[in-house]
Amino acid sequence: MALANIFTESLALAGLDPALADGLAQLAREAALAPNEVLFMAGDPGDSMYAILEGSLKVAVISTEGSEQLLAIMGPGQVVGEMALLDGQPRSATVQAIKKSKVLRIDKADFVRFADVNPAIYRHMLSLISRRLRQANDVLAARSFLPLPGRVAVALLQLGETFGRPLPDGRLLVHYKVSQSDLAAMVGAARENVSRILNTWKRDGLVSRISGYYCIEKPAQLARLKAM
Amino acid sequence: MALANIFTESLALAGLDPALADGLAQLAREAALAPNEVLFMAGDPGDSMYAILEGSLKVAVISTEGSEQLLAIMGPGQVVGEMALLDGQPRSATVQAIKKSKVLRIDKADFVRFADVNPAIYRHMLSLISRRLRQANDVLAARSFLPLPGRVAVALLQLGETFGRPLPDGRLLVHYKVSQSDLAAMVGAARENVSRILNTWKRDGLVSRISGYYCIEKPAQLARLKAM
DNA sequence: GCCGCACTGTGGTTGCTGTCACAGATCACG
DNA sequence: CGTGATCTGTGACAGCAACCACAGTGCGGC
Repeated sequence: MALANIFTESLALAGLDPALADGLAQLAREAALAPNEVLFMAGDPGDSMYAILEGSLKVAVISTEGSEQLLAIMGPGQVVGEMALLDGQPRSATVQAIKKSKVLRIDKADFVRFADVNPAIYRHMLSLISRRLRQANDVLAARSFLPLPGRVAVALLQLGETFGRPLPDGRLLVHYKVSQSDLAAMVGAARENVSRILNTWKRDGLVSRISGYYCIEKPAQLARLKAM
Repeated sequence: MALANIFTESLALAGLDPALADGLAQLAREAALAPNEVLFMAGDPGDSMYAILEGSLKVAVISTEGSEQLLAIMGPGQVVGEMALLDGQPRSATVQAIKKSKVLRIDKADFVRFADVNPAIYRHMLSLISRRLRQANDVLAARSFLPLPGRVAVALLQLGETFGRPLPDGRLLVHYKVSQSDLAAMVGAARENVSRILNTWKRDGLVSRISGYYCIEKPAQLARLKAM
């Protein structure tokens, strides 16, 4: 069936044996999420993880004052909530649907039972979470080494990697509606400053806006900001 | 033998079956590190991880300009360098011995061979790296929500958790020589400002310095800064 | 015990970035 | 095709924290 196929394919893309992905999918139950529906909140107990079939979810930490730090925006084929499943601690972040979404829910007991006889799954999860840690460290490094423009560049290029559609002439269209507030929450800055930065780039022809989507006109030039 | 025992014990503390820890130790080769010796650098290829037997190592990312962001200071019983082993990517950070240290080196091939028939090892690694990711996210959240004093408080209390010796009267002695520069590199700030902050705390009787070690006089009061 | 070197304390200045305030633009939707 | 709501652009201002400069301090080695 179609949904499980998407799951199988996307996980397979990430390097997991299709047969195993399929086996995992068998264990899962599908759930639908309305826009803005919260899947779980930081502090909740949790022993299940979710694979995204459709839509997109945001992962964020929210401060006592209410401001939020976006950790990631995830789309189809990605996995969220695996941390609580893996180490038994409470959920460390809040996950919320950005638009109407569908997810597969897999419970810890089922997962462990299946993975124990298919260690390749464990290896796959290790690789996945390791990459995530790597990314987290990169973000932290960027936060301490780069001034705001650099961080915004990093965030934009990162979005480009996840949602990017390369145009024939070397430009990269970020096919995802990001608001400036989202970008600001990702890089940990005030929205106004993100606005100013994007505008200077727009004036310099580095990025443009095409019917609501940002388009990276000169990826190489933007990438250079990452190192300075 | 003594060294393997330390390893076994410390890993066991982290929840791994002693027999398995012992099995892992069998696969490992011991190596000695001189003070300031670099175990590996960011960008190196790498397919082995290390368990610390003695001494302490620092994990850091270094910017092009030479300033460094400390990610962790690790002591006996802790594991470093597992990320490259798990996801096959180049080393993401630089690890350097702070003082004379001894480590056990375990190569990927041996590790995988052993863990494939002992999935509990995989579960243990997943739990370990998951906790690390959790911590990384916490640090990032602190970075975006807290002003400098809060971040320094977090860092100091974190050191207290790793190296702390509770004194009878509720005070906590951080039994590890941290320079202000180290603290600054942890929280991503200028050394001078860390100095100023520590001094106001000293004046307020929040912390003190006992023969080169910092001592947290009022842990609760310091912890309150984490939330504000 | 003395010297040097690394660490620590403090002032002054600069500048990035957050905050506030508000006008203009866009969009979803009836 | 209005119209309210949300998102975006821009100016003014304040404040935290970086940077520079240098004086004091203490510890380790000879």
